[in-house]
Amino acid sequence: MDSASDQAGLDHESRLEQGDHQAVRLWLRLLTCTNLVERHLRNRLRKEFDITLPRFDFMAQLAREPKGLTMGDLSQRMMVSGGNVSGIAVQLEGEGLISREPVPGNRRAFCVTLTQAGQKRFAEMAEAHEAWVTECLGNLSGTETEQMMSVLKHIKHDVSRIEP
Amino acid sequence: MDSASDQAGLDHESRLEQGDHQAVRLWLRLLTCTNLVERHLRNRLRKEFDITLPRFDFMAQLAREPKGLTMGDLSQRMMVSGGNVSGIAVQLEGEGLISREPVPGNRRAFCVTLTQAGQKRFAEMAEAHEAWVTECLGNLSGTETEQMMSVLKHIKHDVSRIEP
DNA sequence: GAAAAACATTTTATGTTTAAAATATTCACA
DNA sequence: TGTGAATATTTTAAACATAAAATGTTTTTC
Repeated sequence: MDSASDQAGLDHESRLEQGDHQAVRLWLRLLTCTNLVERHLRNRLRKEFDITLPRFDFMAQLAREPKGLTMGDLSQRMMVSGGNVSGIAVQLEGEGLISREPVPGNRRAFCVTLTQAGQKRFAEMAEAHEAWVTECLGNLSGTETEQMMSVLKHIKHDVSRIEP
Repeated sequence: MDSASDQAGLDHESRLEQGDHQAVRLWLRLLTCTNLVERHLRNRLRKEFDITLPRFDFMAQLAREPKGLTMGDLSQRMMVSGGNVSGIAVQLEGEGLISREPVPGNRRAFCVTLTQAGQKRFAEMAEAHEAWVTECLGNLSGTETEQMMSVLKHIKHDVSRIEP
């Protein structure tokens, strides 16, 4: 390799690529950071409650919507495929944590809700989960939190505009 | 407990909970946003180059380290399990994009490098990938980018301190 | 009112991911 | 040395993920 021509090449394009590289650097850091937190939460959920993150998410969606959600709603909110929530629902139903009941005017859909046992179990987990998240993200200053919220909103908006 | 200290207790907790909820809200937004970008990149890589994100990452790590990496290095840098990189390596080796050669002084480890074909293929993909990332994150102002970088660094530091 | 389109969900096939166990190699050290 | 701890990797089993096909239900349309 010729290090002199490498150097020249870099100098030539560096200004144009600066912005691009900046974006890639930001993306890698964003991904690393999110994975770090996600892994931490996943491990603790497994260790303390013997539950996976997807199943926790499933229950969290239901906890927010006491009137219940359809499978399609859950799929959309969890941003995963329908077949996916279907499998998780079978498991959670088997454990008595959720119930699926027919919707009066629509025999295609199910209304999924937390059972009483599910509510109790989720409440315990949610409290711990919130504490763990706070451990990870709670040391930021008010300004930092606001900045993050704002920039993330901006990114979300930009990405939504792209998607084909 | 008398009612005065109850009141004090509640006030104290409500402040705490405010921060907690704030942290959870930030976490959910961070997760959603990262998933959104990740899904976008994953889809485009599959559509344009018929490759998965983990395989792209695998090659990206090698591209950065022309002298090669061991399986363990790759596992660590990609932040995935060893079994995972093992499976990917078998596939990429089968396609002639990487090569695994024994390390002279250590018969346990492999030295994994991109083949010439792998380098060529990766260069094409990396250019497109950088453009896609820039589509997603390149519209931020300089200030926004710096803020994100700074806060993410802070988060990473906090989380690293927790991990058991 | 019947055919066609759209909808809600499940099933199927395939692949990814992880943790943990298994295998093999090297190092530390008494 | 030789035994045990540490290292590097692969294999295995279970959970998760997706796309696409299949099933059954509702709505549209002519």
